[in-house]
Amino acid sequence: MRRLGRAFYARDTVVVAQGLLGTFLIHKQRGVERIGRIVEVEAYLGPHDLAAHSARGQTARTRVMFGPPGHAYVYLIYGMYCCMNVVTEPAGHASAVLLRALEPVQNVRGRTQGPGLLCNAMGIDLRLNAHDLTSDKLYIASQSSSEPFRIVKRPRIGVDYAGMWARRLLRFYIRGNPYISKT
DNA sequence: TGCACGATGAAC
DNA sequence: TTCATCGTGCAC
Repeated sequence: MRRLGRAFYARDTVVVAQGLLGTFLIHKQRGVERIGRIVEVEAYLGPHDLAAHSARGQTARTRVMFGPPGHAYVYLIYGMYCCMNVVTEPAGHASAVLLRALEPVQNVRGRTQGPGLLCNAMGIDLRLNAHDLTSDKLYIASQSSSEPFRIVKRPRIGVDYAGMWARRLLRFYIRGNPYISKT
């Protein structure tokens, strides 16, 4: 297992999104190490992407999206669930990758199919917003050797309001994986 | 200061 | 299809 560095996140958002599939999200919480394999993600390309939070300009909430890559953008949705994103591309680009589903690996509690459930199961909440993903506490790691897989491309979930952007194939998941959030 | 609404999930 | 539940963003 090798921790992903800043350079990994500083690239094109679609490349990063697809590159995150099959990697491992690791959260060390009060001595407990929780690990989940990332099997489903969505790319949010920047202010021009009408489905992205950054489309309405920089605000207190979306500030981290406009910052340097390799940080966690965690926000509260519907007053009850947290969603975790990974900030991509150089500072100022305001793009990110939403983590949508994990395959449980270690110390994961409950279901992990869906962005809200995923955060719950991994113990991720708003306190981790803006956290540096090259840190020891919360990071993503890749495995040198892993089983090959096919990547399925689909429209993103829950962004029908975004017009043409809702139709773009920016949701990616590992084909055949049983932990995908929806079909 | 008020209020409509959301990158969800679960129940009905 | 409806609803829980609340921070955010923008209108007054």
